[in-house]
Amino acid sequence: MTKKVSGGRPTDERASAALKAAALQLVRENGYEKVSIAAIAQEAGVARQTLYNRWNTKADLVLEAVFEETGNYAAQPALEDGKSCRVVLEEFLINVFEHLNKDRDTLCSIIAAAQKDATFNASFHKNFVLPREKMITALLHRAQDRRELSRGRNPEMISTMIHGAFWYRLLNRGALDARLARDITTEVFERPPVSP
Amino acid sequence: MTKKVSGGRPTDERASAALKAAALQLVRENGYEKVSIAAIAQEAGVARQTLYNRWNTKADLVLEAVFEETGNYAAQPALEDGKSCRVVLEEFLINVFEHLNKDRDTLCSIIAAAQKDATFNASFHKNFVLPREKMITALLHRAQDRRELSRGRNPEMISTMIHGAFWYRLLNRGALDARLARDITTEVFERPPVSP
DNA sequence: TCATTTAATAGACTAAAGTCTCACAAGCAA
DNA sequence: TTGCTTGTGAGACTTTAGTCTATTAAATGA
Repeated sequence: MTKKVSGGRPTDERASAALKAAALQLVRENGYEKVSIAAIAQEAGVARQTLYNRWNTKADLVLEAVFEETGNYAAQPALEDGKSCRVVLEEFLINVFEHLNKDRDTLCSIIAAAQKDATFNASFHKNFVLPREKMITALLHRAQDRRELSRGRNPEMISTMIHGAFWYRLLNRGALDARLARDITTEVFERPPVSP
Repeated sequence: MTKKVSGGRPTDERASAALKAAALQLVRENGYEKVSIAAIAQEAGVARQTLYNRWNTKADLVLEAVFEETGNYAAQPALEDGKSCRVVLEEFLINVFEHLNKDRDTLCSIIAAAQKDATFNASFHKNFVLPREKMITALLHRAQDRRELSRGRNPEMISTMIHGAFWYRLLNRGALDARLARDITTEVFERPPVSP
């Protein structure tokens, strides 16, 4: 991306790594809100300005640290084995919830930070929110192809409602567990006729 | 609630009103994040401490001001005329979205504030989030009673998914319009058979 | 009237985010 | 080597949230 034009002192990658490690450790120990930027820089043994040289806000730094550490968080659900889309969706949601629960407070704070910073919001949405929304949308389209979901349904809307449901639970301190994964999946796939 | 035991200087209700009015005006003019507590107090012609005597945070004050001004925001949907629950839901959502769009940035900031303050989160959830969730849940139960929605469906889960969908849109800068209201309603009520 | 109680005002104080400056360090090219 | 460029370290500075204190104001009851 940003190509180095000529010389100049190279950025110290160890400083970046130390900052990410310090941020992750302090945030998990004390909670996102309790950790100051100065404390992260001090823990990493680096000047505050060095942190600001790499990230605009604490949120940018912590988001990068969290997602880097958790191996980009949740893999694309596998469609290629014998499982039905319904089962794949439920297992995928269970997997996502496990990761969400690990850094739950941090993720809430990151979503909060995205509300007060349009630049961070855009980058967060582009790099993390949208890709995951697309995973579910793709899975639902696949379900339609396989006749597991009616053609009359709206995969984009369902995807929004699924993600919305767990954002809502996340932000409102509700449970993110296997029960929720099952209830969502049931609501999406199980379609009893109108007259019971 | 808090009963006055005996004497003491009474709280000046005009100060409360002036603070709410100043907060609402400044927040709508400049955006929630740009308005400092000191500026609100100054605009209201009142000492900063007076504000802290009544509200714990800027979020508490602004939330009260916004919801007070908009007449508690969105009325319980009327079930008593000839409309189907489906139509009532769609109209209710359109109405809610209109209100949300008016103070959209402010509401995003309030949700953000709720993530960094457990006390405010609890009060926000109890007084504003849960009552609205219950409105939709009640409407869906009514729809089941009227056989407009299958008994096999899960009204609590659907309500969470509906609210989730527009929280997700709200927080991710998506459109909150009649189209969304229709798509949600369709997804909830229209249940084509599995084989198209 | 006077004591008591609670609110309001003004201002000091701390902690933190964010910006800025300046000296120094570490590369590059002529 | 010398200059150029860019990163780093240290610290000053501003703004704001939030807390605290002392003083004054407005009510009640004896």
